[in-house]
Amino acid sequence: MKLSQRGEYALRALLVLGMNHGPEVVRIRDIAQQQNIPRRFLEQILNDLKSAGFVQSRRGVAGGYRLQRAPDGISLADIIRHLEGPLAPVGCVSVNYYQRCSCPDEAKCAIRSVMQEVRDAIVGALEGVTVSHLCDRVRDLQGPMDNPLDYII
Amino acid sequence: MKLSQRGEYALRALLVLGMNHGPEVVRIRDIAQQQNIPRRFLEQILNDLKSAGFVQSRRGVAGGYRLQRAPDGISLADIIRHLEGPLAPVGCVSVNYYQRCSCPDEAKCAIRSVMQEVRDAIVGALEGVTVSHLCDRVRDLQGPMDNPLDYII
DNA sequence: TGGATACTTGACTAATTTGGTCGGGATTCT
DNA sequence: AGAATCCCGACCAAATTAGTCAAGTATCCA
Repeated sequence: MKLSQRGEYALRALLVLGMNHGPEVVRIRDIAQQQNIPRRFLEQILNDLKSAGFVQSRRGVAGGYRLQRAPDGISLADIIRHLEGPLAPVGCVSVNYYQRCSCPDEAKCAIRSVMQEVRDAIVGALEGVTVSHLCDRVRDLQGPMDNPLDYII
Repeated sequence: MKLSQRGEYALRALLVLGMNHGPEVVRIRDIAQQQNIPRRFLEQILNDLKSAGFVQSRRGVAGGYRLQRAPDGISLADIIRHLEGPLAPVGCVSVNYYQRCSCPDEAKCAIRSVMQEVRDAIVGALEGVTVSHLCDRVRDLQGPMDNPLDYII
């Protein structure tokens, strides 16, 4: 699993939305500025996250984005799978994006068996971690603050 | 960490060399045929592994490749780091290929702290696994055999 | 009703990476 | 000498990555 720039931006944006979760909506521009993400690029990314069902949007003057589900209902594993594809290092050990490899017998492939373990380790570190947990970490890592938009993410 | 085709081929080739470790040398062509790897591409890869010190070669009629160190002296983590770069999913948590990211404060970055754990999980699954261990697995996964070149890797 | 503001959609692009191929040279064994 | 084998660098097409951009649509407010 390798996180692209796009993927990193997406996580950061979702975390901002998590920190500001509520009925109200956050503008792209604010996220972009706060997180130092190219605005046009972020538009594209949020759009993608929207069609994937992670966020919802409102258009017009008071428009912006918010999380579609509650922060504890969105797992990092799901986000990353959607953005980057398989968590597994090789296709032949991926559960969600399985792809046969060119080795003669998968069941007896030693490399595969190691990669299986790598996959399990990655999934283990990621599954169960939700946006809500991320928000907790943000608050843990920093002292108490006043303005939620001031959190360094 | 994502394993490219090139990286997978390299591991397979090293495993063949591990299974046939000894004073003698194995021809590229044999490895390529047995593992179904494009020969010319494999030449390139083995050359790379050679300059990285993983294998050594002999030219001429009875030429070929062998492991430079003993199979238990070559760890998968090292191989993969050389072939694919960082094991970590993002540069800012990589020990060997550290690269600062664009977030305002690394020390307080919640995403980074999760990625740190992912990195540790990956490294944990990979460090300590050597070519020799891979060979053991091959023998475990298959019954006893006669010709060492017949092992399915 | 008409701006102004903000999201939407889809096309476009430049640079890099990936997965190879190819020709010819250098070595070594017989 | 000749055949087999590795060695080296150039080359190439396709995919991916990281964006940019223009024009459109929805919404709010005066």
